[in-house]
Amino acid sequence: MKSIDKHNKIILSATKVFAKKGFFNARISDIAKEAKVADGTIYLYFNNKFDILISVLEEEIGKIIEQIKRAIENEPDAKTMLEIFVTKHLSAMKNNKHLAEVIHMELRQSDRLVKEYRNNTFRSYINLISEIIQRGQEQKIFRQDIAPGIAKRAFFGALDEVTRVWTDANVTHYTLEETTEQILALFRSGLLASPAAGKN
Amino acid sequence: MKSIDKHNKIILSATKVFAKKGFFNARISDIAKEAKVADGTIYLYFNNKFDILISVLEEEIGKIIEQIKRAIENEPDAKTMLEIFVTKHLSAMKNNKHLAEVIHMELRQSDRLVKEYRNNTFRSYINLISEIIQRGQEQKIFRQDIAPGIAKRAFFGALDEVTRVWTDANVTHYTLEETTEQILALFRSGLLASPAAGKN
DNA sequence: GGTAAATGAATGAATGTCCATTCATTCTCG
DNA sequence: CGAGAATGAATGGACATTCATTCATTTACC
Repeated sequence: MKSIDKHNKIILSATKVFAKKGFFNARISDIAKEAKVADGTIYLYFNNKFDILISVLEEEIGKIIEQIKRAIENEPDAKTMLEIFVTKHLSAMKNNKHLAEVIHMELRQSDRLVKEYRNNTFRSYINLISEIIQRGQEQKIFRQDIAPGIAKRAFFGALDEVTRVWTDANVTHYTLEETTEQILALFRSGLLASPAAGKN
Repeated sequence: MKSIDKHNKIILSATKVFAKKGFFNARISDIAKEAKVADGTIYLYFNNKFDILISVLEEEIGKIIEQIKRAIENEPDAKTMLEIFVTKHLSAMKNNKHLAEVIHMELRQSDRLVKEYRNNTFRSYINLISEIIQRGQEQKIFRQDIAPGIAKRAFFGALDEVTRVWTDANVTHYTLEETTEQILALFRSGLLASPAAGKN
């Protein structure tokens, strides 16, 4: 029987290989070797190479998105929601560096199919951020003059780029906790020293 | 004589084709056709396909980096420096969408040669941001508890992601001015409404 | 000035390689 | 034993790169 195990093994191997070489430089035979199956076996589980990439994105990112959504949806306070979002996002990426790298690379493809993917599953993820911001504005704890539609991108972009260094081999200069703290500090209160107001 | 004109024409055509199809899907014949030269002519000006990509990155991004560096270096006030940086970066990307798209895609490649490029020219660009932040901290106008090494990435990531929508075909929801304002507002003072302090 | 030789930029068809995908065959296990 | 799973060698198409040839322009010489 075609096992779900083998399906997952191929997904994981593909994630690893895509992360290392990028989609176009990854050979099916690389993925097959990594998963310890024959080249042809791949095609018993996936239609083609591109289908593997989309499956990686859908299944692996999908899990993370669902997890964060659930953690957030019952939280009343927008400030806490934001904190949960940052914490979960950063730790998910830290715990799955191969996936993080695939996201960095492949989500920026100009390929039509990838763009379509981005317009669905992924869009709803980023929109989580603007929903949180709007909530905070309704609760009067976030500034009214910030446009959630711009801020959501700035926020996601910041998280994503901060994460990118973690995949850059070498040293990790900052810990997960430190990074989380810093991002939150920055987006809560900004860079300016405020002589009048107390600290956050 | 091999003309510098033709070199530039190929660079511009390649930028356009890379932006549309991505490096790996772009064919040399596409670039040649766009530049209205024969396939073989490309090889009189560049060593190989990859060399074209690196030249695009070096020459085109290089210009922008130099321009911003010069605009900033004689400015005494860190807050103004940051403003100049955002303004110049965003307008440069807005004015050269093909290039912006190539940056988004290709700078995230895992290819060794691209990484090497990123580690030189590009690194110094991002470090401009942390230098500005440090300056601001010395001048006591930026908070001391922000780590410039993290903030620089958050900042660049935000700018980069905000820019990405501009290349996503369709509608541009926000103007250049509006986006610039919002990013500055966000990074200066953050999301939190401050009951105590006056507005920025 | 005018003719002939030399130059080298430009061309694009031909080549060779690479690799996704297929499929005839073998294996596995109920 | 048989059906489905797995294999991996073979196929075919795509495309980067090469290179023999063309031809416009420049140089050399009378």
